[in-house]
Amino acid sequence: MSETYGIPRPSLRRLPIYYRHLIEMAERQVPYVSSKDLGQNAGVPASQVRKDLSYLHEYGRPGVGYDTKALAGYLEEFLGLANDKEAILVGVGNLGRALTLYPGFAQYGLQIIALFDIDPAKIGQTVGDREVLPMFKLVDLARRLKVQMGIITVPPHAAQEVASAMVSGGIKVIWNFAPCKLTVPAEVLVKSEDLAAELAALSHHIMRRSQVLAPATE
Amino acid sequence: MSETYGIPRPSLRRLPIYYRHLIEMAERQVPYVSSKDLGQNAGVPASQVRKDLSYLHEYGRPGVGYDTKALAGYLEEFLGLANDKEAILVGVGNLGRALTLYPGFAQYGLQIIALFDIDPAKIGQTVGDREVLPMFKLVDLARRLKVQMGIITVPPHAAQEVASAMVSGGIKVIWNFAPCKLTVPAEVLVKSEDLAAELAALSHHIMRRSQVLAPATE
DNA sequence: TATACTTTGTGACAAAAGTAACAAACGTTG
DNA sequence: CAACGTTTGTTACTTTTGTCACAAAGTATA
Repeated sequence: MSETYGIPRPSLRRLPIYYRHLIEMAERQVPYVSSKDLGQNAGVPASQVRKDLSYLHEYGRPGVGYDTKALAGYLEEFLGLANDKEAILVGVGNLGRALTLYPGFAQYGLQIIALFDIDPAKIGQTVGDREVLPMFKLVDLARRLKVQMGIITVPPHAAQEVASAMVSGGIKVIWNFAPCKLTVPAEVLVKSEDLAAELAALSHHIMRRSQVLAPATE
Repeated sequence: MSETYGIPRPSLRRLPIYYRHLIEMAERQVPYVSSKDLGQNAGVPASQVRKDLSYLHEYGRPGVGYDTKALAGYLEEFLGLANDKEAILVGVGNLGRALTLYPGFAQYGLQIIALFDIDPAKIGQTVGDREVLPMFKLVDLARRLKVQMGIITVPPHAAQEVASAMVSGGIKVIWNFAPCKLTVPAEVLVKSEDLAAELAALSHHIMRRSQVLAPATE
């Protein structure tokens, strides 16, 4: 049941990687790209690439490969990268500012149209042309503008409250950078980016690595 | 082969979530925590929690649960959170600055001890007490201080070069925030945080959602 | 056209991850 | 201390994901 409208989640998450390589090859005027090529760039076997693409029912040509532009275009459409997607961001700290100004998002159609913070000192400041608004304006603004995504970059203790406000505002997709669990209605999708947890997992690797490299004690 | 020294990767990545909840419960003086409790907080079934913990050979008490402090302490040790881990960060843009100042990292033992950038205008600036150094000092500094981790927050076209320099400096774990693939020797671990790709996958959900919500056309 | 290469799409298989179920262990209560 | 409810550790099972292998389809070359 982890399928996402017909395509397995891990496959879906590899598609943007393929897409990126296709764009690069298109810029270099390479007319066809093979699954082997795509796989090497993405760090997966060629068979994985072919299987992933087979879910899309976009076919390549045996002996040749996939039409670079056609496949890039199809992936762009499938992922909805060309469509404009509007988001609001709550929590104008360092991370919030960084995401607001991150150039990669605009390339994929994401427009962060409003910023919010609870800190009165930050309200009225501007970050890349956008003014920081007070929290009480969030629900109404999200409703009026039919905002599609909410980005949370507040400390964990405030995240649930922010998420609930977003839900009240009709937001259906939340991208959460606070290291905590959010409780939302089932129709709302939450994707959490837990950097502290990722670090903790990496930390384990670092520990094990140094243990392995150190002389054995037994 | 996706095992990481005996524990499956997905399990390893859930451990920090459990750890966080245990710390919270320990602060509230709760002596025991059940797998059900941990599972609800982490968004996984209780049986999953028990299976994850069973890999660690740390046992709970039937009818009671897991000793909060003991398990938190064990996870802390297993994940190596108490040990100091030193990192250097390359790319003092908005994201680099945000990560440098991110309070969650210090809590998990990560010290970003040096910053690097290629931009002469940034060299000499300070970010949270740390001065930005020129790139040519990277390899030597990493070697001398036996730096364990490298964090890459440069644009994708510069990332491979940075990664290679880190490898030359003896760094064995790279945390890559640039949206591109890095080629490194097999003994070096690369963990990529590809925000643009995550966004693209989310984008697909947003598209599908609005399609589903819209009135059917056929 | 025949032959030798490439590369695809897919079906069979293997591995990994997640779920469910249950006996055994423990505490509590009357 | 017996009966009951709770919670664990583990086994068996299901689902998901990834890999392999190969026929079929295409290209290139002589």
